Amino acid sequence: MIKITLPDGNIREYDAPLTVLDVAKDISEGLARNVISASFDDKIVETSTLLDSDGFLTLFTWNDDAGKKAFWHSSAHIMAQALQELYPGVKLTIGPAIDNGFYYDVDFCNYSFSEKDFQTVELKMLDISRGKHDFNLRAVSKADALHKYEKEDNPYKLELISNLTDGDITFCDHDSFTDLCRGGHIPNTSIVKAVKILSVAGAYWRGDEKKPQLTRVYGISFPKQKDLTEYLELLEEAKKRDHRKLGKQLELFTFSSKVGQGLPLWLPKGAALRSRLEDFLKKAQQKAGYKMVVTPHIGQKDLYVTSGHYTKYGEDSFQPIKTPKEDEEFFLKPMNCPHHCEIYNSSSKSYKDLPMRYAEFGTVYRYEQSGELHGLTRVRGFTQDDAHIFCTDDQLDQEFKDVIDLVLYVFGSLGFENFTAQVSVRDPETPEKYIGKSENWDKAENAIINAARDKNLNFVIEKGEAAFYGPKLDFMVKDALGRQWQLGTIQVDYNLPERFELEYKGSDNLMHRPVMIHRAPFGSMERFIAILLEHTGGNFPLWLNPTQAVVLCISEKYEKYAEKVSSLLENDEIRALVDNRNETIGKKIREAEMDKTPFMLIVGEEEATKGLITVRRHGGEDLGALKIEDFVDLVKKEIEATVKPFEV
RNA sequence: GCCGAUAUAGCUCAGCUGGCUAGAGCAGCUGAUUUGUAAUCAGCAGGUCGUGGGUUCGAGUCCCUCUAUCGGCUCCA
Repeated sequence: MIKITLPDGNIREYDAPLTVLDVAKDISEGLARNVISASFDDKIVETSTLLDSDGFLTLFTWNDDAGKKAFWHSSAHIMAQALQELYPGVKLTIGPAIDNGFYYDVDFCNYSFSEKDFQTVELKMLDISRGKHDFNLRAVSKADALHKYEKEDNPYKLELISNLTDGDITFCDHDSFTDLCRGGHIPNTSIVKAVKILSVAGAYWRGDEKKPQLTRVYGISFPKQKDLTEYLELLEEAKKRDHRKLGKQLELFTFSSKVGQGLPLWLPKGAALRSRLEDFLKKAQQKAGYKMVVTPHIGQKDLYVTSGHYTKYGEDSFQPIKTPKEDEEFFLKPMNCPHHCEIYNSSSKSYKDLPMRYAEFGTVYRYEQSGELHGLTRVRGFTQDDAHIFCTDDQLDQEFKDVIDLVLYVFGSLGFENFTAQVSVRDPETPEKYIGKSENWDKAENAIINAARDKNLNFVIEKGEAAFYGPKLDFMVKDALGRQWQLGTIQVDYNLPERFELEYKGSDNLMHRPVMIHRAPFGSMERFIAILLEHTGGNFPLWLNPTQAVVLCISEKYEKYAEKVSSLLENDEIRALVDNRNETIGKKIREAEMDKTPFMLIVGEEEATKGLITVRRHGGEDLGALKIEDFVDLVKKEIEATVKPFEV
């Protein structure tokens, strides 16, 4: 007797061992048709797996993430077969499913695989799919597994197998193709009805820069052609929200190859947006007890030798600035912390002075590798909304939590609801990457985890993602294409206070070392605005929009009235422009719509005589003819609803 | 930095396998029009085809260098 427990708690009993698919059939024919993967006691199994013991069974269809994983992983097998048949001699390595599709890393030897090959591969894959070949997982001995890949002269698979234990090794067969695989497949190839090869890229074997570079082929597949079409349309839509495109279109920022790559130039509208964001944060920080400081853009080499940054980054960073005087070297500042440490050191501190919170919109320069640059999200010159909090050990917890509140306030005011909190800790395997005492690291890591817990953050812990001087709590947000970016960050640091010999006199009349918190709610102005652009598609929250309204004259005759309207709005701190060009109202509306101006205020004869404005909202909603004060009221209410003052 | 791709007017793009003075729309300028909810009409002007070199009778088109950009990898203080 075998007892199979289903997710709803239902228990089914069977006399003899049976396959996953048999259980599905027993539940319903419809389910059996749709089930493509399953887990048994939380381990992914095949639908053909024979269940011969009691356990907990979950069935997955295309609608489950696990179902999609199995579907895409199986598609990777099909692609591998296609590649092997089309390009004999290619060496396969690994081919997992990812969030959106799958990839396979292959060594094409001397062949240069590129976009021109995509269609051939797609057609071949569909050809294989139509063959309705079953996926069969079978156990192989380590010796047999090694033998297969020795014959194929595939060093990658040999390396993988050599790290596996004999008895745990399985191969997956379908059609004439066999691959080393631990399982998790759909029943057969025919379920894959639509495939698209999306891109090709270089990827290092095992993610190691020093190892050979393979070709990574990205693809996606679906059970219906319609799903693929929809997915491709989604991608097209996402491209329209690309901050690089919107930044150009809305005249926020630009780049110049003469100025240099990765060095953004902020145009007037972008600069206005930026300073508005800065003012917003400054206000909140003032309430939270921060003091603004200003520091220079360069610092002596010795500053960074003291901080430890020089040994860590000196070589691959911007080179020192030479001065007429010998032996004098300056660096463009890549971070603000050492400067702030010296501000702390400028006077003696008592425990009564702490916490000290120094804030600065500090522009820093980092020599990022050219291939890493990406619009405004990864640049070589950027401004951090930086602050450093110096506090006692006892104050650390509370200070850390207060910073979390500030970050959440910033995110909330700008409509970022879907973020991931990530606690970045050391990688215990590579202690040489970090400086400082292990006990201090333990203290810092615990402080972060406790604070994150107390604040009910939904967080993940990532090993090896810490900064070299301390662990971090990062707030990650996705861009239009689903790529994760770190925005807000809070870091606990016991190291710099030690290196800069920071001290305060305690109530016991002895000298003590403060703890330091690095924090930046936006992260950087550049990256934050980039992600904000992608999230809003350029339709910024009203309070932030550079232009909140545009007054559109029906004809040049009403220019005077339009100017009057705009100056009345200005009195109430509403940012409005006047469009008095000799153009039709239709054209002016079209352009205001394309500029994503929130409100269009139309003035003609009727409005001018009655002292009204006809209000059209971005997107087309007609709010009718309003009194100016009523419009002011409407705008104020809308702003108050999105951005509330920061409460300490 | 590495792999692959791309670069034509301010913007978006056309220019087939190398062959007359490189085209279009939008934006700009000039003129007409004085307009009621997503493009009024006409005219003008605007590019040494990213850079430097090469192949060729002839290069926007083929090859190489460099620069920048895009998709990844690596990196991200």
